[in-house]
Amino acid sequence: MDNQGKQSKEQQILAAAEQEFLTKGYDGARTTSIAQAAGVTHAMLHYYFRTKEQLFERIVDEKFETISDSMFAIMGDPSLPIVERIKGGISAHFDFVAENPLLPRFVINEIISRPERYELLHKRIGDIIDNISNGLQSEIDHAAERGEMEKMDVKMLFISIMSLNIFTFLAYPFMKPLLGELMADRERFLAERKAENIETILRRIKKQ
Amino acid sequence: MDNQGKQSKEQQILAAAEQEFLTKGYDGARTTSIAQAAGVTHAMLHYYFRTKEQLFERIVDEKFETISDSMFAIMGDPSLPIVERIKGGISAHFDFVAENPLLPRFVINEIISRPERYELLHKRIGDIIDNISNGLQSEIDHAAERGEMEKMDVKMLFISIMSLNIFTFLAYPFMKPLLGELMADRERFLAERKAENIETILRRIKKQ
DNA sequence: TTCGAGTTTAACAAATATGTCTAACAAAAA
DNA sequence: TTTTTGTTAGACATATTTGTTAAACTCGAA
Repeated sequence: MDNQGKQSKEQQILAAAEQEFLTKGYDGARTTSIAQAAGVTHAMLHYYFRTKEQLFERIVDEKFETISDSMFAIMGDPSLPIVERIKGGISAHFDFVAENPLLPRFVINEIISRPERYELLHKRIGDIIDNISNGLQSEIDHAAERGEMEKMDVKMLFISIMSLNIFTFLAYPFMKPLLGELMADRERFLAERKAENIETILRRIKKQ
Repeated sequence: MDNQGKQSKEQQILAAAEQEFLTKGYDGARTTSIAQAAGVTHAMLHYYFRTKEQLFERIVDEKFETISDSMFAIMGDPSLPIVERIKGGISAHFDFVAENPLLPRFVINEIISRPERYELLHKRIGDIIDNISNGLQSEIDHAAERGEMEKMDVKMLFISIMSLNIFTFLAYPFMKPLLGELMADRERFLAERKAENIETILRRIKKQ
């Protein structure tokens, strides 16, 4: 109970901090507000994490890990035929973003406002991109030679997939009141968007 | 010189405020920093705009006007055949966002963090969407009946266009170091993205 | 039981940000 | 010239926010 309670306090602060930073950003977040949401005095927050900055770093590290995973999801299952593989990759990535709808905005904001911090992230993401560029690109090239799909730059393909999947969640609060009765239900709208994104990309890579 | 100088001070503050708010957001912006960038004392900022909030409102109003214009641009030239019209709409919208690359992030952030303020915007954008849904949708339906293009929900089409065009600029700081030598030149990358987005949407609406 | 490490609280300190006030100043009107 | 209106700078006030400190408490181990 004590050790679990100790872990728990720290975890409570982390959970409250995650929520606050993801919704309000670094500048909008308040350490007192985080402490209050976590049910501890604000001195406790400083006791465990020293400064707001260090607490933020903890959240950032955790979230960048998640981002790496999401990019990996786009790669799809290498044992499937290429078109099925891409289809599965889009679907998995869409689901990933649906599970973490606040994440893209957070990452975009933090990278734009503090570009200097992220050499590490760039290195890690860069490795993933290189994997993709090497492995998947040659597979696409071979499939294209066999006439199974259109020849295509894999980086461009990935940007398009991320655009379609991520923007849906970035702009959802903006679009929601404009969609009309048909789309008022979030689940239904997301299902239709997912299908639409898959359709759009599959047509893009279809040999014609 | 005097009257023009007076106008100029207010304009200087507005220009500095626009830059500060667009890059740092409301919470990150500092009135003293805005005043300094404008070359005036911070008392002047309060003299002209009373509060940070009111100064911010001025910028928001102006930027929402721009957003409305950008959505209108997607509609394209009604005198063109439908496929050409859509192609032109994508291109015009892409150029619009390229001219205002910081705007999407600003709007998304403000809407997420202060949803209550934007009934007015929603009404205005809602009218634009209705125009589109009525006018363009029926034109698309007719073209589809004539076999000129695929039958398609115009709202879904617009979301896809906005996704592809806007995300490019939202994520550019993130992607830039990952693109490799080929894309290192911003102008070249944007030209290729624009062509790719047009190709993607045209294939989506092409009758097959 | 007493010792001590780790935990917790409340009070305090310092910095920063927004906003106000007064007095000086400039330019145009009376 | 005097008055009036609007502009500007500097000092001041207030509130908020982050961060510190010292003392008290908890609980297991010696």
